[in-house]
Amino acid sequence: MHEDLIYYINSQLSTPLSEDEITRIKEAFVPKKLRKHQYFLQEGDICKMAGFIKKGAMRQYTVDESGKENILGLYIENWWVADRESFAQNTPSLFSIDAFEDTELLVITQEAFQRLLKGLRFMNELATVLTERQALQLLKRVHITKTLTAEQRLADLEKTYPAFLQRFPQHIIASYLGMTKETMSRIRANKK
Amino acid sequence: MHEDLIYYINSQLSTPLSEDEITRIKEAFVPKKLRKHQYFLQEGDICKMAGFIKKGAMRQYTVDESGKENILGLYIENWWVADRESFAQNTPSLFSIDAFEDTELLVITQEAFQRLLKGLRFMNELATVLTERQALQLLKRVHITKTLTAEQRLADLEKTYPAFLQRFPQHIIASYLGMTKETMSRIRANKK
DNA sequence: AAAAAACGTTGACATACATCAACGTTTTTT
DNA sequence: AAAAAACGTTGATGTATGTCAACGTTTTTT
Repeated sequence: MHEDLIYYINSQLSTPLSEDEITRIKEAFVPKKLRKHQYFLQEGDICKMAGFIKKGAMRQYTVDESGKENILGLYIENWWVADRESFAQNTPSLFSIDAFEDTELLVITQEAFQRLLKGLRFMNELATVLTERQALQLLKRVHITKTLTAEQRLADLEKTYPAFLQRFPQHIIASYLGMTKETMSRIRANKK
Repeated sequence: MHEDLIYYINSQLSTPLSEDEITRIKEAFVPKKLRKHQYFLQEGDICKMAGFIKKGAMRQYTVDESGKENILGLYIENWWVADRESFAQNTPSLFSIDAFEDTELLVITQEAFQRLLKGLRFMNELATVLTERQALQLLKRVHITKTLTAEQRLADLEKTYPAFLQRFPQHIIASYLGMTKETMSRIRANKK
C-alpha cells in the first residue's frame, strides 16, 4: 500500500527511514481515490490535506470570469499535490485541483502533517527539500515565461518534463505553457 | 551593527531569540559594503554567501546574447539576497546580482549558514519560513505573468510592492514586470 | 561649468500570438 | 452501434506589445 511513498521518501533523505518512522508514515497517510474530473480542492475552499500521487494525473488551475481555464500545475505519479498556501495557512485557496485521470493518492491531513513535523526529524528534512526545490523550479519558470517565445517554451518542456507530453492532451499543455491550443498546434505543424 | 537583522529575525520566529542565539548570529553575520553597480555575484560564479540588506537596493538579473538585461528580482532594506540554487548546491549561478545603490549588507558564508542550521533551532525555522514564503510568491508571480496584461501587472506591483516604484527607475521596473520601457511609459501616460 | 550618461517620452512600424469560426477525427458515453 | 463530447487543425483577422529611432530632460561625472 505505502511502498511507493516510503521508497520515494527514502530517496529524498540523507539517512534511511527507521522502522518506527515507517510505522508513523503508514498511520498518517491514508489512501484516497479520485475519479477522473473529480475535485481534490475547489477554489475558495481550504486545502485540508496534501496528497502523494501513487497512480494517475492531476492539475491545478484557475478559471477566470469568462470561464477560461489557466493551468498552473500538472502532476503525475510520485508528485505531491496541495495548495501550499491554503494548506500551510489554513486560508481559502485561490486555485482548484482536480484529477485528470482516475487517480490513487495517499493523503495526510494538516493536523497529521503538523504532528509528524514536530515529532519526526525526517518530515522536517523532507519538507525542507521539497519546498526548496519548488522555489528553484518556480524561479526558473518565471524566467522562462518572461524571456522565451512560445516555441522555445515548448522545447524546454519537452526537455524538462517529457512525460507530460504523453500524458496530457495538447490543449492542456498549451495552457500550462501560457499559449492557446491553436498556437501550440501551429508550432507542432511547423516543426515537421 | 546587527540590530536590524536581529529585530527582523525575531519578527519571523514563533519564539524570541535567546542571548546565546544572538551571540551566534553576531559571530556568523559580517558586514559588507557594496558601491553602486558593484557585483555581489556574477553569472557563472558560485554564490558563496547570502546577504541581509541593511541599507540600499539590489537586483538579480540575466543578460542574453544580444546584451539585453532581464530583471528577475529586486531587493531593498530587510530583504535577503543570494542565488538560492547556487548557494544551497554550490553550483555555478545562472543569474547575476549587483548593488543598484550603495548598499550595506550583513553576509553569512555557506559554511557558517550550515553550522547555524545544524546547531540552532531558530535558523531552521527561519529558513523554512522564508523558503515557504518565496515559493508562494513565485507561484503567484507565474500566475500573474501568464494571465495579466502589462497594465494589470503594473497595477498589481503598485499594490504589492509600492516601495519599488519609488526606489527603482522605470526601465528597471519595466524589465522586472516583463515589458519594455516604452510600453511602461505609455501605460503611465494613459492613466492620467 | 561643461560634457557625458542615464532616463523617459513619443511616433511609425513590425510581429508574435490571440481570437473567432469552421470542420474533420478520435474518444467517450449511452 | 449511434450519438455526443472532446480534441486537434487550419484560415482569416485583430491586437497588445515589441522594435527602431529621434529627441528632450535629468542626473552623474569630470
